[in-house]
Amino acid sequence: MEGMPQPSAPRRSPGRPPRISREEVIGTARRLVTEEGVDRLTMRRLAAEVGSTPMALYHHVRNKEELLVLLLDDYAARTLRRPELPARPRERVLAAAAAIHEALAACPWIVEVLTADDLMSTSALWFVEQIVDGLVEGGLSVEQAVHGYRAIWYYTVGEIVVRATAARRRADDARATYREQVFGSLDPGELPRLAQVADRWAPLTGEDTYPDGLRALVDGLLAVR
Amino acid sequence: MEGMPQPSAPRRSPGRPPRISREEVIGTARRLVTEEGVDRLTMRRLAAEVGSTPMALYHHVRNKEELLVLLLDDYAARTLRRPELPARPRERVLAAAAAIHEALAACPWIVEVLTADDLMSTSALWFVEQIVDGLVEGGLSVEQAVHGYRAIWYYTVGEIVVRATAARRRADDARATYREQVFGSLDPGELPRLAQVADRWAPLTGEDTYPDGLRALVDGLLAVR
DNA sequence: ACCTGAACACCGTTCAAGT
DNA sequence: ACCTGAACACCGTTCAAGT
Repeated sequence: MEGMPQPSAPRRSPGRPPRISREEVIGTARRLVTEEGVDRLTMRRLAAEVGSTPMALYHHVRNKEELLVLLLDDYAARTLRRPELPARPRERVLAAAAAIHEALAACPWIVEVLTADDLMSTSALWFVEQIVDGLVEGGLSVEQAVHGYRAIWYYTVGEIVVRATAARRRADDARATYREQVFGSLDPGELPRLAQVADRWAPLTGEDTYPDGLRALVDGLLAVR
Repeated sequence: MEGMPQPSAPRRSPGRPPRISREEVIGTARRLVTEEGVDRLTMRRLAAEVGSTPMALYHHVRNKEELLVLLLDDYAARTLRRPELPARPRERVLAAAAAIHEALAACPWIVEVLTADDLMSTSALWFVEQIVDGLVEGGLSVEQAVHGYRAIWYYTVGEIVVRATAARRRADDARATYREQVFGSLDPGELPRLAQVADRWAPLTGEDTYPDGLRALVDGLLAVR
């Protein structure tokens, strides 16, 4: 919420007094999304929930996309607490990235919005600062550090997106059996490694390996070439 | 297409002869998506384009989601050519990942489907094999290699997703000016690094740094701890 | 077996009018 | 300034019937 410009300046009241507020709209949207999932959040449903009409909402948010971004901002402001970070640059970068990842992983509806922006929200900028600064202290130039942060961001977004989709698919077993079928009939002559791990593929890719990959990435970034 | 089970077995013809085929449906969907974008691909529009009714399509694909996955499979089978890869493991992994990334980056509509599955399609498995094998030859265990491949996959998906969204946003300048506003009013006392790069943030994050991040990640993965 | 027509249960958003 | 009602231009999918 903070940092996001109001669509209409809150000038003193010539005209009709507001029945609903932007805060109420966002608060209700948050409840709807956490209780019923992001695809149940429609402008019509939200209007009903807030006791108003669909078009009243458009007086408080520009459109549905802005509503979703506001929701992410609200979530970040509400849950991101600044932790005590390690002093050593490598560990600081790892901890800051892990904190962002943890916050994102905790709310699965975020994926739809996640792809919406690169800086998440003003509340997340402090973590970005820690990562960029840690990389600079680790020996990178500022430019390299920004690029390094981006690489970490790509990796983090990708993990969240793939994980969220996998969770969605888990209900639908048609894909799972298709995967089994493909992996069960691999030609060990052509694809020996995949054939070798075929029956362990599901559990292996199901493990949470975000920290491992992150460590590898950060170590690779800090190994100045 | 290949590898995907037909919903109805092609038994010999008791009944009405088919007017449209699954291939025709997918081919028309491919044209629609490349000519007008993925959000113009609707079952109704596709039916009209194919000269039939919406419900006729459901006789050839299970639903819209299956259609999209079939489309990705079709694209992969049609564009992924197996290149001559370097012999050295590190370079082989880099080249195989870059080839996948290049194919994905070339078709922006892929993002919606990308999140749908982890193995892309049978045509992509050869590239996965090269990556896993390269990592094993580089000194990892098979399990570590699969996890390493996943890290590369996360990084690649993330880059594509973020890039695609940035491109979509570029038209809408409201977000851009919001970003400028946030970065223009950074407190150098609190966020010194970000304040330092504030005016270079857009060009810096606009650069294509996929290969750099990939190199860092792969080097980190191969530096056995 | 394959296709059609009509219907169900929805969407986001614009426009014109009301208070 | 804020809200309402009606309408526009769509969706994906189910169901019952036709050939």
